[in-house]
Amino acid sequence: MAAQLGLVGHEAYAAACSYPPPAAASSYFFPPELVADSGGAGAVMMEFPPPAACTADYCLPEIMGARTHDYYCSPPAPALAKGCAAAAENEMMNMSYVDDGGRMTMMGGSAGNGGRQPSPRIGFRTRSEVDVLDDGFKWRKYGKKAVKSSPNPRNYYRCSAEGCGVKKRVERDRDDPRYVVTTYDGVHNHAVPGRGGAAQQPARSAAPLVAAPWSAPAAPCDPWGTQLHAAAHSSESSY
DNA sequence: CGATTTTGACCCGCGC
DNA sequence: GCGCGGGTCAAAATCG
Repeated sequence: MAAQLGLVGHEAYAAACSYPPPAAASSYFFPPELVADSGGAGAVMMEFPPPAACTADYCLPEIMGARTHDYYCSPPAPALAKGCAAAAENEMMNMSYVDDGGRMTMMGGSAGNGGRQPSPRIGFRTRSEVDVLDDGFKWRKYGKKAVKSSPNPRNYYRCSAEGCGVKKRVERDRDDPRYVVTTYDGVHNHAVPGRGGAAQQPARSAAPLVAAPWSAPAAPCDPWGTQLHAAAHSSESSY
């Protein structure tokens, strides 16, 4: 899907916005309980360095407030066709942190994880024309299901990395099909694919900075830098 | 040829 | 206990 999509996610974000490789300024902050597998509903905060060429409206890095639910931020990893013009279409992303109960924008979760291991969930509601928001990781689709709660089918993806059980669900917003609801379920236990060997560190170092919930503790201080490299190989063909 | 997507079937939890 | 709904599996098809 999204076959014709050239660049998506971080990659596109970078390409479209002349986004400089994130330096020390870029970082994600997540509470240990969220990064680890405890699934606690803690504060979520992210920081993004201001992209060079985009309008403040769109690319201005928002720091998500630490509210219980219903976070808001500018799109950290929007699915873009290409260019800032396209980016503008994704001008807004609502990010909702889903506590382990699984409620938020998606209402499924009856089976899902409900009752199994408590894995962190993060949900995004993103205005986008493409369904899959690339986050730098390689996802493999393993299912598609029409759900009652929505006229739009829900797609199920699993991280391609061996041993990584992170999943994500993608579906169009039932109320407004222009929005894509993406739910990440779990935490990656590996670095963003694409970087051969050297950069691979034991995923869970004591690094204070970790990647976003949809990425993971893998690339502590330079999540995007890693992803940008990775995206150059993986995203385009994948989505 | 390998990786990924598609799609129907199956499984499981939950509510009635 | 049964039916429903959601999530996952797995074989076949497709694509690069």
